[in-house]
Amino acid sequence: MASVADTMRMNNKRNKNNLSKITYMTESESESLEDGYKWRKYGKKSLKKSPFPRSYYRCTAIGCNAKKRVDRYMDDPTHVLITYVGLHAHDLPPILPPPSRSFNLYNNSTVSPKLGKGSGVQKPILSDASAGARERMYANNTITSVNVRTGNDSCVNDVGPIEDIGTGLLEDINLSSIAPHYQHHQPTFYS
DNA sequence: CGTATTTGACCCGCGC
DNA sequence: GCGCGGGTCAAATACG
Repeated sequence: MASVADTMRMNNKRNKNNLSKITYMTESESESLEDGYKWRKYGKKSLKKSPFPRSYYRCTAIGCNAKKRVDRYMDDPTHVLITYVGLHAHDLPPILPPPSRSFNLYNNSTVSPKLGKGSGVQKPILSDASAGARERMYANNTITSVNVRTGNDSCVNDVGPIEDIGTGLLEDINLSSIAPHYQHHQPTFYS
């Protein structure tokens, strides 16, 4: 016994250490679910810090251990926060993603995320060597606005302080792996 | 009938 | 060492 559970737990640990987490924000829940992959809900949990429950989704592709969590902003329930955990072990299905209109990327690998409303479109801050490549990917996609939270500024944006949303949520977001649909062009990227 | 979603319980890690 | 919070599983239920 415990083989499955064990694996899960190991994965969990790895999440903390190795697996990348990326957090996005979208304006609608449905948008968050239609990102090009097929997700299956496997859990729901109400958090202490938020009046809204958090939903847990897992990629339905066989052998793929990509997961994502969907939270709702307490300050702004019209916005949802999507946290991708892990990477897809397969290519992107035919449906295409464009996550969309308002879409924020938080990079909080070391500091608290701050909302950078920015003046328009900002490019994501990438902390790894492939940054350039990644930027290009963004450029090639349909993202119309990307707000990047870097930890240094005390920018505030329309939705309020992200830190409030939940601990751990934005803790170690490494852009070393980007949302799945952005990387499928460069599968070798994430080693 | 098959698949997806819901819900409660269990387990683990972290903080006090 | 204990308690709390978060994350996942598994069975039941709902829907297509």
